[in-house]
Order: sequence, then C-alpha cells, then structure tokens
Amino acid sequence: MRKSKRERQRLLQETIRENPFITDEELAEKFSVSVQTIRLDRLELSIPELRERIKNVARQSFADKVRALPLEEVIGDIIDIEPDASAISIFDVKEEHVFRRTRIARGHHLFAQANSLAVAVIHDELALTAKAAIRFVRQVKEGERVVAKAKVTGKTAHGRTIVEVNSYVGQELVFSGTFEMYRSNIEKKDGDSHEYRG
Amino acid sequence: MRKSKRERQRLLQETIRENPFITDEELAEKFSVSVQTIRLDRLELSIPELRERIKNVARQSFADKVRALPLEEVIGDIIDIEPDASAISIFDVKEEHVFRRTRIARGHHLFAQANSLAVAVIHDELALTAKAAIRFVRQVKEGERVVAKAKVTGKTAHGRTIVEVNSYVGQELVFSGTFEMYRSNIEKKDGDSHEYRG
DNA sequence: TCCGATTTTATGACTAGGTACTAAAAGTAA
DNA sequence: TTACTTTTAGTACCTAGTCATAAAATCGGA
Repeated sequence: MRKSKRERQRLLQETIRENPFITDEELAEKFSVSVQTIRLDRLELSIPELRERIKNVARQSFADKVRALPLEEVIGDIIDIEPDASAISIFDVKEEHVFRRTRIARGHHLFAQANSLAVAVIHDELALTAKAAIRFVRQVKEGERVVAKAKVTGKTAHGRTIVEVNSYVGQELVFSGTFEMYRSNIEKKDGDSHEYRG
Repeated sequence: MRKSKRERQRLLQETIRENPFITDEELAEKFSVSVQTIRLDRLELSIPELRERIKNVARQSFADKVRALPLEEVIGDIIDIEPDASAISIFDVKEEHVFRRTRIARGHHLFAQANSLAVAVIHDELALTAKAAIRFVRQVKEGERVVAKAKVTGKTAHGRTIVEVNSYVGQELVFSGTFEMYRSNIEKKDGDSHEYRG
C-alpha cells in the first residue's frame, strides 16, 4: 500500500541517512511513486541530490585523513628538542585511544609516543628502533595528559644510540622504556622530517 | 614551460592523489593543456573520473566507520588460539600503516599486533602488559602479511605470565618480543572479550 | 456529487562532468 | 621529408540531476 506523504517523507529521510548512495529512481521504486515525487520530497526536506550527498561524505573522510596522516608520523606533540641529547612530547589521551569498557589507554599508544620521541631525538637522516625494553608502570585513563621525556644516555659497541624514555601523568611515572636505536650516521638536513622503522 | 608527457602524467597522478576533487578542466588549466589531453592521460593511467573518485573516497569512509572501532580492540585477526598456551594472528600491512616516503611499517603496529596477541592468549578476565622486551629484526613493507605467533612460556615469582611473540613475513622473522603479563586470576567468561592495559 | 485544494505525475529545456569515437593538427626524431 | 607520437577539436551520448510549467489524480467537505 502507498503511504501518506508525511510517512513517506519520514521514511525517505531515514533511508537516505542510512544509505546516501541511493538514487531518486531507486527511491521512487522503493516507495512506489514517480521520480518527480521523490524530487519534490527532497526539495521540501532540503535533502541534496545524490552527487552532493556523496561529495559530503567524501569531504568529511578526506578532512579526517589529512588530519590523521601527518599526526600519525609522530605520535604526540614535540614541545622541546635538543638534537642527540633530549626531547619532550605531550600526548592527550582521548576517546579513540582507550578501551570502551575500562577507559584505559591502549598500551601501543604510549609505546608509539615514546618510540616516536626516541626517533625524533636522533639527529640523523634515518633512525630505526632496533630493540626496546619497556615497562607500563600504571594505567593511563581517558582525559589524562602524558608527558614523555627522552634522554640520550649512551652508545653500544655497534654504534647504536641508547635512548631512555620516561612518561609521566603529572608527577607520576606511567611508562618507562629503553630504546636501542640504529642510525644511518648521515646528518639530518634542516626541515627534513624523520622517519623510522621499529 | 610545458612539461613532457611523462612528467605531466607523474604530476597528474600526484595531484589527483592529493586532491581527488579536482575536475579535468581544472587539471587542464593547471598543466596548460587541453581537457582532452587530461582525459587521454587519465585513460592511460587508469584514473577514474571525478565522480567515481569521489564515490570511492565516500565508500571507503563509509565502510571504515563500521569497521574501524571494533577492529582496534585487537590489532590483527586472530586465526587460532589455545587459551594459556598459544595463539596466532595475521596482520596485513596497508597504506595507513606505513610511512609515506619509505613504505615501511610503523613499528607500533607490529608492537600492537604482538601485544594484542599476548593479551588474547591469556585466559583471564583482565590481562595487562607489565613489561616487554622487543626486537625489530627487519623492516616490514606495505603489502606484506605479518603472522604473529604467541607462546606462553612460563611464570615469574610474582605470578606473572611470560608470553613470547615472534612475528614472521613468510619464513622470515621480523619481530620478536617477550611480554610479562599481569593477570587478575579471575576466569574469563565465555564470549567475553579481553581488554588490556599496556 | 461537484468544488477546490492538495498531491502526484508528466514534459521539456538545461546542467556538470564526464565516455567513446573520429579526425585533424602540431611536434619530433631519423 | 617522412613516419610516428602527441595534442587538440568536435560530435554524439550518458547519468543524475535542476527548474519551470502544466495536467492529471486524489481527497475532504458541503
């Protein structure tokens, strides 16, 4: 049976919200009305046409992606750095970093912050983590700000650089790690961004 | 000056990758050639038209939205598990896991896979990583499939469980880690998912 | 049952951003 | 100059629409 205008428009909104990729023709078939009726409905409800809807979805995800990618190159914001000596970064634990149930930060984010910082402190073209020994001292909860402090403490016989990273929430130590870093020994150019493996 | 065909096509690919929302007309203007030339270029490079590109971006974000959250609870797909004994997971290294320049996987993804697996293998309500010693044996590139194998190897004096995780690409060892896991000693209920800190 | 209003459908002209195809013009190397 | 590549132009056609006009169908009320 054909529904009333009101009911049809309500369902139309819902249908499009669930699947923005549906054409007017498909909608017309679904509701057993003409394409023109669907267009009138969209006009009344201020629902843009298919192509505009798709563009909106795409734009949103694209904005997210450009924001996400550069951010992920280094986890945490580096706020101070003395090449080959020390560095500090901060990382705010948000919803996307914690477990839904416990609201405790997933460990790999803390690891990633520390690891990124260990890479960044190395004043070299290429810095790679070779080994790491880490300790999760206490849980970090959503909303907390983690401050990671890296210090270059020495070298191994193989020419690798040892970096100690301690992360704090306030005065409390939450994470601690020792990173053994491989380095290419090619001086880093100004403005060139670091990359790392490991 | 107008570039050679090769160079133009290289830049074209880059331009579209960076901004899929650009029309042929805008591209023609940018490269000082006719719209037809741009279309020939796209044909040769198998780059779909604007609308298709936008649709792809939209589709991806639409799919991601449903997939992203539950997937992140455990990094990698667990394909086999024997509680408190061993477990295996696979993780396909995709674009979002690597550095743009080198196409080498970011270390924290390998760490996350291993760590998730170490947590999953523990047959307990609550499993937390207390310590870990890890080694990145060789780089992992985009497109490679990493198979992580976890084995429970012993216990410490404090009742912590030791889990060894080795990750391979084919026969090659790429990552190796020893995880010391804290456990609540409350038996895990069936169907209940694990959570972990650290 | 007829009236008037609402609702639905049809039709035509136009749009962006293309595809597919043909053909000609321009540039380039031997 | 010839032969080939590359670029440009033009036409017909496509989808998924917009906008405007008009006619047909449906419905409630006196």
